[in-house]
Amino acid sequence: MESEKRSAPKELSERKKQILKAIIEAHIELGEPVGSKYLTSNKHIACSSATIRNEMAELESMGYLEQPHTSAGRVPSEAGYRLYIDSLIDSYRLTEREIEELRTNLRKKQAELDGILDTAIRLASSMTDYTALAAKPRKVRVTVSHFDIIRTDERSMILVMLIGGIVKTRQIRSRVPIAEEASSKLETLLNRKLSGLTAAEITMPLMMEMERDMGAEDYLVEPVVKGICETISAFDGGELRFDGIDRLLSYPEVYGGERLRDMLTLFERKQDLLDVFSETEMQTGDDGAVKIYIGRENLVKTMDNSTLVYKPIKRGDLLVGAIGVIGPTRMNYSRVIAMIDHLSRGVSNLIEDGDERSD
Amino acid sequence: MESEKRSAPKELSERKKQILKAIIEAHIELGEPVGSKYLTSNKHIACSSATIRNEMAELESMGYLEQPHTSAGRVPSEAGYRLYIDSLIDSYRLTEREIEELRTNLRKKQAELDGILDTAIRLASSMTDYTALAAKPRKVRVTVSHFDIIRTDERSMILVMLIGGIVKTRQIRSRVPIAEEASSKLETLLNRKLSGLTAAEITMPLMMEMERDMGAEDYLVEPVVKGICETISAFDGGELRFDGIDRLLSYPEVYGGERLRDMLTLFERKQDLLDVFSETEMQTGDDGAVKIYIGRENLVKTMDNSTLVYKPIKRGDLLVGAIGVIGPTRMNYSRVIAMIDHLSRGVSNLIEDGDERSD
DNA sequence: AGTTAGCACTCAGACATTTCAAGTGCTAAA
DNA sequence: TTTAGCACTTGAAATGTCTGAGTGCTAACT
Repeated sequence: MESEKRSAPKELSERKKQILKAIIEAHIELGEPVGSKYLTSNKHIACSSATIRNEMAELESMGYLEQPHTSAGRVPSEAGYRLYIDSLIDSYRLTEREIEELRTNLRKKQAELDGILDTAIRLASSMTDYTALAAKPRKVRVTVSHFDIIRTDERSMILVMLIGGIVKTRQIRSRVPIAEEASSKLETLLNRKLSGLTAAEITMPLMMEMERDMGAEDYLVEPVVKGICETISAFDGGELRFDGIDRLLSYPEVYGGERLRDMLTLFERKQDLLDVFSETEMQTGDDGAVKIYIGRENLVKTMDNSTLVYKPIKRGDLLVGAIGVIGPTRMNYSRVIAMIDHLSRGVSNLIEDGDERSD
Repeated sequence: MESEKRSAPKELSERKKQILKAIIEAHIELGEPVGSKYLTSNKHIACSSATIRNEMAELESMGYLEQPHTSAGRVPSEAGYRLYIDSLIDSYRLTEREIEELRTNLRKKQAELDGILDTAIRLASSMTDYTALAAKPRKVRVTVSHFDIIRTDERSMILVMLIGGIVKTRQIRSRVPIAEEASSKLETLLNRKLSGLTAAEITMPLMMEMERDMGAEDYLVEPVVKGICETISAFDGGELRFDGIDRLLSYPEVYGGERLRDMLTLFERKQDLLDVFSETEMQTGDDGAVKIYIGRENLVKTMDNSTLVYKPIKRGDLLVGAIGVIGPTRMNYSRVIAMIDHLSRGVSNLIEDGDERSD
């Protein structure tokens, strides 16, 4: 009997590894528990079903396999998947076609970060067949580094703000005409007084001071500064986009009934998922590798039977977001990993240098 | 027998109307077919269940009611709902609380149109308990009305474009430093040559002409113009946002199993829904009333058993989008209509005058 | 020792059958 | 014209049966 004896990964014989790998890959392919007989006939393993049964029993007691019920085949456990990903998996080479498809599509709508991310998740979802998601992390200290004012006509102007490399704009209208000089005066004033300040650091005395400086056009200050504060506050960054939610339905064994509901709610609430991205990644100055969270490893209980594969997106050394894929634990890991890796890299390059560049 | 005798709405007796109304409201409330007995005991109708049965049989032959199967209660048909909405419904007064909640929440994140729409759908969804959606219509002729260039540092600038009242920006980097004069020269050149042109109207000869005009810095022209074209093309407008997809699951009778899949696919594909918004509304210079599409009335077959309630959003006379709610045909119409009406109005006001204003 | 063949056992899922309750249509009485 | 009563219909739920896939174990085999 021996009861349970976990955490002895070194002692896996070569044949056990081979069997485990075969089981996992068969299960990823079929989505059903896989039995000993299937293995002998479809995967080339040089022993009989009985032997495999023995090995499977051992693998189960080691915690790498599970049995849904007594007379069913085996299913990989989370530990099994983890082992598989860490040491058994064959790395997937994207084909020329795939790379080309990624590249051309990614270029299509590269106007702004949002646009890029949107196309990226669309791509990720359509090419992996899982639900894709992208996050912009919550920023710690949000400040405007540069202000600019554009007069569009007599009584309206556009305030352009550069926040951490992202451009935000805001319309300003006035009931009375605004003089050319007034707007440029306001612009320099904003740059001098407000650049580098967080919303919390913009105080009433500061605003009153600015009103004094503006002289005749002091009435402009209040609405503009208010607007700036709002924009800064609104720019918490924390945003999450999805594509291909309907693909969850391709895996009814996992996302049938209640589960689906949980998942949709998770997507809608966004907060939990944002936390995963933010807490795990953004703070630790980790290297930018592809991260994989399997089932319980996720902090969010809803994702017990799901896997999250994602990779951060950087602009220089700055972390601006992350892109990934979420799906059932039985996921085509090698392909997804390669895909996300490539995509994230592509997006990073795109925002790195806005102008043309080939790879 | 008399067989079927439709389209005789005038001949509805007062009692029939009362019964139909009661049935519809009961069905909206309970979600199940409603029987004669239920009506006599729970709604105050001054006759017995047998009488009601007779009336129901007639209403059914007129096409206002349907019977899922022989021994079930009655369910309103689409024609029934239509009649109800057009002439039977009591209009819903939003409570002070509700109005206040809408107002304060709507103000929160009003930095840009996108932001406003996002909060608006979030609000719509949470306050109606249905899935909310907002669309930005496909623009017919997309042109840039004003260009502006901001130098952020020596070798990078931001190109600001005003497209139909919406601001779009784009980063431009250069490997060699750009002189102050060069950027302002480029700016005036862009405004003179490209404002008012669609992407298709920007031709090669035109670009070459601009390169001549730019003189020494002609290398800037190509990437910038290319970027402008991309931005214009990308700005087809057509965009669709959702909130509260998970609320579909509150109506499992309608969105159970296959149906849910269809619905999610519909949401993901976006195109069909965008068409509904665009074709129906954007072209006909219709008045800005709340529109209601019930079941088959929708062009999209997936929405057979759903209702779409929406209202356009205007900026002045310009149509900039629409906001609405989608849900099961058995929807709390009066409340939803009032809500969407108010919300759309609120959003319109917000973008009308960017600065402060109370209602 | 490790491997294989054979056999009894288990159990979820599919299918058939029964039961139940809700709601109707119709008829006859008020 | 309305109402009470009753026979009838029918989907949904409950129950029972059957089957096949897959296991664990034992005994023979290399």
